[in-house]
Amino acid sequence: MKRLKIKEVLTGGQVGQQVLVKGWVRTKRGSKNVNFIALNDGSTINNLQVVADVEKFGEELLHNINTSAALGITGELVESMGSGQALELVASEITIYGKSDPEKYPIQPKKHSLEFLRENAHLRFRTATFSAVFRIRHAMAFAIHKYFNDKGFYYLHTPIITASDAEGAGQMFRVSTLPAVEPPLNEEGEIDYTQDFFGRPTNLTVSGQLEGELGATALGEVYTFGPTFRAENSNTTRHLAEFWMIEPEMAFYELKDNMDLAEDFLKYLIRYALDNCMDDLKFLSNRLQQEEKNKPQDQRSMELIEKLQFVLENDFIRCTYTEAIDILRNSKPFKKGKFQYPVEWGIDLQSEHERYLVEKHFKKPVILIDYPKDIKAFYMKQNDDGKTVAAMDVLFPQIGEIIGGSERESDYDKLVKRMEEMDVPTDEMWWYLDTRRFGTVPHAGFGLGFERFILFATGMGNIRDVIAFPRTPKNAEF
RNA sequence: UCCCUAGUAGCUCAGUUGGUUAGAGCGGCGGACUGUUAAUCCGUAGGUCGUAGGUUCAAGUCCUACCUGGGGAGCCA
Repeated sequence: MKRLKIKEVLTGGQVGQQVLVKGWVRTKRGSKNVNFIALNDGSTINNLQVVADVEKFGEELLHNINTSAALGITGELVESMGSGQALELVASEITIYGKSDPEKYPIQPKKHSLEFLRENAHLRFRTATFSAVFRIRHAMAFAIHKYFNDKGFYYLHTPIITASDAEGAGQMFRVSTLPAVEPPLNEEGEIDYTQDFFGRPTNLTVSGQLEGELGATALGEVYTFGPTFRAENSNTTRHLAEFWMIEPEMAFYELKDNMDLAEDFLKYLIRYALDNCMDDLKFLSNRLQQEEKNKPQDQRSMELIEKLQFVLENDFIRCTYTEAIDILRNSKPFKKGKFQYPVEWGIDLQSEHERYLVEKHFKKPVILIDYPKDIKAFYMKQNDDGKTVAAMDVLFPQIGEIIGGSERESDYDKLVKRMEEMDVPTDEMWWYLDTRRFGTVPHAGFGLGFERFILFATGMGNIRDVIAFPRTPKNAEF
């Protein structure tokens, strides 16, 4: 008999149908005559209730059916006598693929803290919460490729190992095959990288953007979607040492086109989640509602699905940096001295400022543009005012900066001058500058932190809970 | 990296101004009972109190250092 996924059984199964299902036991409830097994195979958040007659299968077999044991079950679908489900499976044959010792299996049929499950990240997929998160994560990854493919973008694979450290996006992880103890030294007493694998210092990438620009200025519209590495000692709920980033880069796009794309893209993903992941979203939403009950009234946040719909239905606010500074300086917290950090033109906005703008003032996602050039990267297009650059940051409630992007400086002379001002080595970047020497065009792009977006889409609070195997300072288990 | 906070049973926690043999609920195990829904009821096992020092007649409790988790900040996506 062909095995059916539990999702297929629950959505399309007919009473009287003979089926074969395979999966893992979520819970078993025993009694004298009959056992109830909640079986889950990962295809859906919902379990299939299996009814096993004690006399038919015997105590010994049923004794080995514990939480997380792997089973194959053949039987007939019947209308359920219980109230929790419409259909259930009356077992006629049970195969135990793998037992699960209940005294040793760490995940119990009870609520666990996310911290505990993080320490058992190898098994947390077997919980309802994490299976939901990772199904949604998959759906979002798929939707990202679909979105760009449908729009005629090409998926460009930029390198993981790079010799460029010019972007200054953060501390990098060194890639080397030289011995860690007593590496070869040159005449100056420094490590001799000419003897290293690549004959020069190399690192794990912090961004595929610069290479993305090379692709965009020939293929037109490209995007990258790959792992990115930052060796920053960041210990927060929003940072990982290894995370995934989506970086579209488009020729002939100016800042406004870039903003339009970013907003349309985010809304597409949210719509895709609402259309395709509703069971999982409902589960996560209920879970969050339970947690919210323990919080004081004023700290409660909007219900998850409502929040997703809200973002979908409202235009993002577009606001210049200069306007944002005015708003902040006229705000109550500023006048009452509640902000910890100063607010004046030229400073980089702090979390507290961004949160005020997004959560208190506009109460919608905000795209901030035209930042002072001194707080942004060298490659951003310099505006005519001589003070600002065509940068854009998309700010989301709770998460903060979810997208950072800009129109790029396409003028060779302006770019070189800016690089020199900011001590970016122009000689090492000859290949990048060639895009401006040969057929340069206005172009723009942005980077979306995949995990930060998944935080928003799932309502989870810690970035370590939306990536399967989180890499953070002092933690590379599994 | 900085500030705050926590580490006691498999999990979530309680443990008074330092004072006998460190507790509960859940989970596990055994039994009873029942078409059950995180079942219910009865019973039972299970702990070097994060690690290393120190103070004291006496430390889960006080002090110091370190490790790890959580929250916030910085850096950023």
